[in-house]
Amino acid sequence: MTEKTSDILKENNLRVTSCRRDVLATFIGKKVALSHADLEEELKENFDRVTIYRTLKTFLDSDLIHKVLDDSGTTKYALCAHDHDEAHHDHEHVHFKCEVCGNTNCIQELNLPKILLPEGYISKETSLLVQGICKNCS
Amino acid sequence: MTEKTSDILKENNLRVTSCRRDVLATFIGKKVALSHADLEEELKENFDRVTIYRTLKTFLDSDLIHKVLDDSGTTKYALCAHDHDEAHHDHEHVHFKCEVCGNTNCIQELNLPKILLPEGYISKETSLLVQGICKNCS
DNA sequence: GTTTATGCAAATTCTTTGCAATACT
DNA sequence: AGTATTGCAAAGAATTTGCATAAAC
Repeated sequence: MTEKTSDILKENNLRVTSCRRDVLATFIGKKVALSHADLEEELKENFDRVTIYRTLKTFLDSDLIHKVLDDSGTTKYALCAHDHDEAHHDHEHVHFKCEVCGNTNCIQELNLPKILLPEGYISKETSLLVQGICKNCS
Repeated sequence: MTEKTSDILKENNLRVTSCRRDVLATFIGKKVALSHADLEEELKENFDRVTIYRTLKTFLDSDLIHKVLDDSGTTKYALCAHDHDEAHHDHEHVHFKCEVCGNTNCIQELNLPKILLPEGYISKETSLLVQGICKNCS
């Protein structure tokens, strides 16, 4: 895992630091979208709150993670699927948020349906969030 | 308008107060999703910041407004479409956020395509957010 | 008259910034 | 060695809570 995270960081021209490796490892380990608070909870023994904020910003800028829409007020993030598969553009995300366990995950099985916008609108990015009850909680 | 907003409040078993009427009128007037900051800007002469927070919470609880997904960090709200039209359930929201003017509006013309979730998932609410450039800004 | 909403102050929580010390390449 | 990252302190936003006063029913 140490190697894997280091490699990912290097590929993205980021310096390899233990905070970045640990944050990345947490995203890989848990397969759900994480908020800053989730990461802080997980890593507070090791790193400062502020460093985690900066790590998230760095990862966002490098397109390593993306924001996941959420109506809870706190921003959540998830790894970008860097499969260079033309089928789903990496900017099209279908997420499912379970109202029982609170977890949000990416549903890879689903492709975003094509949306036909009214005349004059230009679409750059589309996100779909389904809220309900997940497989584990139902 | 005073009558209209009063009626809406009464229908929802809420006391009619001037703050509630003004917040409601603002939502009806501007047709875009509004954040607390937007409302505060509009109404700060008349009402306290805190009262606006509490009004938003009250309206959410009464299902008069709903949260609009947004990746900006601040929560936005919009009126619930209380048309008892079977075509769009009130639990399906399609919003468009313009990255130029920053406005988010509900696109009523669009119906959400049916999403077929994997086995075991139960859907309660679906939100689609398209980001791009709106008719006015393109 | 009773209940609920408001304003103000203050407490919390969330996020960002500055800067010296440290770690990475 | 040179540059970027971290931790700490502190500033700045965003949001919530408590309580006495005022307004709604």
